[in-house]
Amino acid sequence: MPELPEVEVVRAGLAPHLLGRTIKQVRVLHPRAVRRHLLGAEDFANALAGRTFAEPRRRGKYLWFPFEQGPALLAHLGMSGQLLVDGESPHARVIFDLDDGSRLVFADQRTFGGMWLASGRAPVPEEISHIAPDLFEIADLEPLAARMATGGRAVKRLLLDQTVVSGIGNIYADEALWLAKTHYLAPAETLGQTGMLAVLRAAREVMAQALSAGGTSFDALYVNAAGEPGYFGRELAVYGREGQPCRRCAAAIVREPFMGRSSFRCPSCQAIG
DNA sequence: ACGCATACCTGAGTGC
DNA sequence: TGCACTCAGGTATGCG
Repeated sequence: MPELPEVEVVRAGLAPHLLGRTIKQVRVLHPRAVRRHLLGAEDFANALAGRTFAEPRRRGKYLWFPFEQGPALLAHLGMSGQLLVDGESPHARVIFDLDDGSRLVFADQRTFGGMWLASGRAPVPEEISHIAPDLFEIADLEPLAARMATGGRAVKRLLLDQTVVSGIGNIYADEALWLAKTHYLAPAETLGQTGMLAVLRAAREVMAQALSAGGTSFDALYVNAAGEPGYFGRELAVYGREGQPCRRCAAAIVREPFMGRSSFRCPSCQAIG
């Protein structure tokens, strides 16, 4: 389940391989992988042949690949997507044959991810204009914290809402809330700008640590462009640790259903209210 | 505007 | 051993 740090590791790993490389041929092995390209797999493949890669970019969990000419290639890894240089995978969905003989492989076991072509050459493609800037793009978090600290929505719902702030998924949301000693159900307005700012700073800190460690390998599906798993130097505090002791106070971590998934928290450090 | 549910997907894990 | 079932979750969509 790649979130912002893992996607950034992929982007940074691909950049030196792709910059200046020209696509010779595109092979779509699984049409579902390009379902968001409404003109179809054949158009997708034909439109990309002959294009030369510029610097890959990212916002939140979305990647896009601008070219020297024409609209950018958009990509989302979904739950299990991988972008591999010269990789082998039983779940290869799209293969890009490049002019130096190497291959870019989009593999995706669960096929929640996908690739498609942007409609224009806007700096940030229109297709992802609804995605908010992420915590690595925003220099000053205070205005965002002020905007978020209103209304009665649960703070975790806001963190996961990619139109509010992007890049945070279930794992880093729980890790950030633990670091900020905040209950995931706390209504936004009860945190105040100060409390919300603390949560955002915690999220940025946790993700920055993960990024510097090369991403979190919470399961075998996440690998970088060379096919290597991530390594999270700082161990996870709460995610997946139901029943195990809180690293601050030793209380047993609890797991609770929220938004159709699991939330993990320390019942003592992150009490309600 | 918000909250909630559902669809999409497959491999791993669990229980019988 | 095998079968049925549950779980994992990011995004888009639709309903109340």
